Amino acid sequence: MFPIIKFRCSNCSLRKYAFSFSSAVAALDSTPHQHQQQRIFVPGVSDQIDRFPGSLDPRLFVSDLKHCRNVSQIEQIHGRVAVFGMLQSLPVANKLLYMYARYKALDEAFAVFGAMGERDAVSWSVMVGGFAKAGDYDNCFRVFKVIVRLGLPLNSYTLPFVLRATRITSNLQMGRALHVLVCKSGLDSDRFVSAAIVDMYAKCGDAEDARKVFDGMPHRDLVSWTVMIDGYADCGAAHESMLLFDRMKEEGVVPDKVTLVTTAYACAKLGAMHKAEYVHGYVLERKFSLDVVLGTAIIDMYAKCGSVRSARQIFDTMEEKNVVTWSAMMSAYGIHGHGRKALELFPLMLQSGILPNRITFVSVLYACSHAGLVTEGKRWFNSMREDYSIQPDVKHYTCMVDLLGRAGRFGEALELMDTMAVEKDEGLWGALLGACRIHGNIALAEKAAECLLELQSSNPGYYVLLSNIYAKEGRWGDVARVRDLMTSRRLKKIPGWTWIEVNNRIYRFGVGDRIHPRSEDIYEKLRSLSVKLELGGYVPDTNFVLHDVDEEHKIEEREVIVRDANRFHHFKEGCCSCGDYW
DNA sequence: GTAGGGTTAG
Repeated sequence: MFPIIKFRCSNCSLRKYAFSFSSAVAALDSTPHQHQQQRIFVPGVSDQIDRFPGSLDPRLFVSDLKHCRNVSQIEQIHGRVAVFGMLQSLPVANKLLYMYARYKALDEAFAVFGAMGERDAVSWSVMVGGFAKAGDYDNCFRVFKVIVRLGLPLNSYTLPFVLRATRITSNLQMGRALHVLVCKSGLDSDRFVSAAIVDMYAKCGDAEDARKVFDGMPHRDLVSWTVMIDGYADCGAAHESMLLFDRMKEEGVVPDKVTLVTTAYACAKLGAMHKAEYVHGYVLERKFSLDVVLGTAIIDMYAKCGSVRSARQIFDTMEEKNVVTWSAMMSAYGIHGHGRKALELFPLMLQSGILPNRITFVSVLYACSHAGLVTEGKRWFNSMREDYSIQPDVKHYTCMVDLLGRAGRFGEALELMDTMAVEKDEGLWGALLGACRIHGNIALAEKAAECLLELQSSNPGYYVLLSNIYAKEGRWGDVARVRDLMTSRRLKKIPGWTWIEVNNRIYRFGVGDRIHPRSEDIYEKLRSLSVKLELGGYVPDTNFVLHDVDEEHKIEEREVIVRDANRFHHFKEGCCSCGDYW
C-alpha cells in the first residue's frame, strides 16, 4: 500500500502513516497532544487516486496544489482536477485560483475564474488579492468594481487588498471613497481592514486622518501600531513614531522584529543618536537576533544618526548579509564622506557571493561624488554597464553630474547629459545647478534653472537656490521674477531648522530665534567665537556657511559632527571629512 | 478542507 498522508512531529522522531483519509484523521486524533503534529500530504497523491477508489477526496487535490512550486506543476494538477470533475468543489477551484495567482499566472487564474459555474466570496477575494500581490492594480480595482456592481457583500478579506492598491498608487481619492464604503458596511471594526485604512492614509501622506482612524480602532494589535509608527516616519513625523513606540509598550503591546525594523527606520529619519542607542539597546535587551533585515535597518539607523563606526560594528557581527546590507554600509560610508572605505567593500561583497544591483551603484557613485573621487566614479559608472549589465537610470546620472560638477568639470558633465538616454528630472538639473553655484558658473546655472523651472517643480529649494545665485550677481530683477514664480506656483520657502542634541535632549532652532531660555548666553558665546575667529585671521565666506563651523572648532579644539540636508561632516583639527566637497 | 495585514539600502 502507498501511504497518502504522513504525520510528523517536529519535536521528536514520531512518524505515522495513513493510507486513507479516514484512517489519517483517526491517526491524528490518537497522536499524543504534546507532540507537534504536522500533516504532510504526499505530493502527487492525487495521481494515485485510481489505486484508492474509496479515497476520492477534494482535500487530496487541495494538498497537491499546495505543494506546487511553479506554474507547470499547477497546470499538471489542474489537468487531474479536471479529469476527476473536482472543479465542482469550491475549495479545490479556489485553491487552484489562489495558486495560479500566487505564481503570477494571472491569465490562467482568470480563465479558471471565468469557467467556474459557481463562485463564492473566497473566489472573488482570491482574484482581488492575486492582482494586488502581482502588482496589477488596474485589474485589482476592476475586479473589485465588479464585486461592488454585482452587489456582492464586501468582506474583510478583500478590502485590505484594494486599500493596499490605492496606497501604492497613492490614490487618496479612491482611498477616501473606500473608507466611506467600509464604514457603511460596518467593516471598520475589523482589525485587518482598519489597519489597512490607517496604512492607506499614511502612505498617501495624510498622517492626520491615519491617526484619527488609528485612535478610533476598537482593537489595536501589533500590526496596527507598526503601521502607524511607519506611517509617521514616512510622513516626515519620525518624532511621533518614537513617541508611539513608547506608548505602545506602555499599553502592554510587545514589539516584534518588524516593529523594531520600522522603529529603526523612523529613528534613522529622525537622526537622533541617543534614540538610536535606545532602539538598539531594546533589541539587545530583548535578545532579538540580528537577522538580515533588522541588522540592515540598524546599520542604516546608526549611520544616519551620525555613527558610521557603530554601523560598521553591527555590519561585522551580522552572519547573513544581502545586497541591501552591503549597499546600506556603502551608503553609510558615502554619507560620512568616506568614499574609499565604501569602495573597499565592493570586492568583499563579490567575494561573499553577493551581486550588486542598481541601488548598490547609486551608493557607490554617491560615495565617490562626496569624496571627490572623480576617476573612480567614472570607472565604476562604466563598470556597472559593462561588467554587470546594469543600465544607469537618472539617479546614477545625477551622481555623475554631481561628481563632475563639484570638481568643476562642466564640459564632461554636459557631455554625459547630452548622451544619456533616460529622461532628465529635477534632481539631475538640481545637481547641475548646485555645482554651478559652487563654481559661480552663471551661464550654465541659467540653463539649468530654465529646465528646472519648466519641470514645474514643487520643491521650493530649487527656486531659492536659483534666487540666491541671481542675488549674488546683483540681478535683482531676476530674483524678483523667481520669487513671483514661487508665489504663482503657491510655493513657500521652508524655513531652515537646525537640531542639536545635548545631554539626550533635542533642541531645535531657526535663524535668529530667541526661544531658548538661555539664548542670551548662547549668542554671547557666538559673539566670543566670532572674535576668536577674527583674531585667528578667518574671513567668513557668507555663501558657504559651513566653513564657519570648520574654523570655529579649530579654535575650540573639539570634534564636531554636523549633518546637513544630505550628509555628515566630521570636523577635526580644523579640517572637515568632506574635504570641502560638500 | 479554500482567501488576509506591518519590515531594511538610493
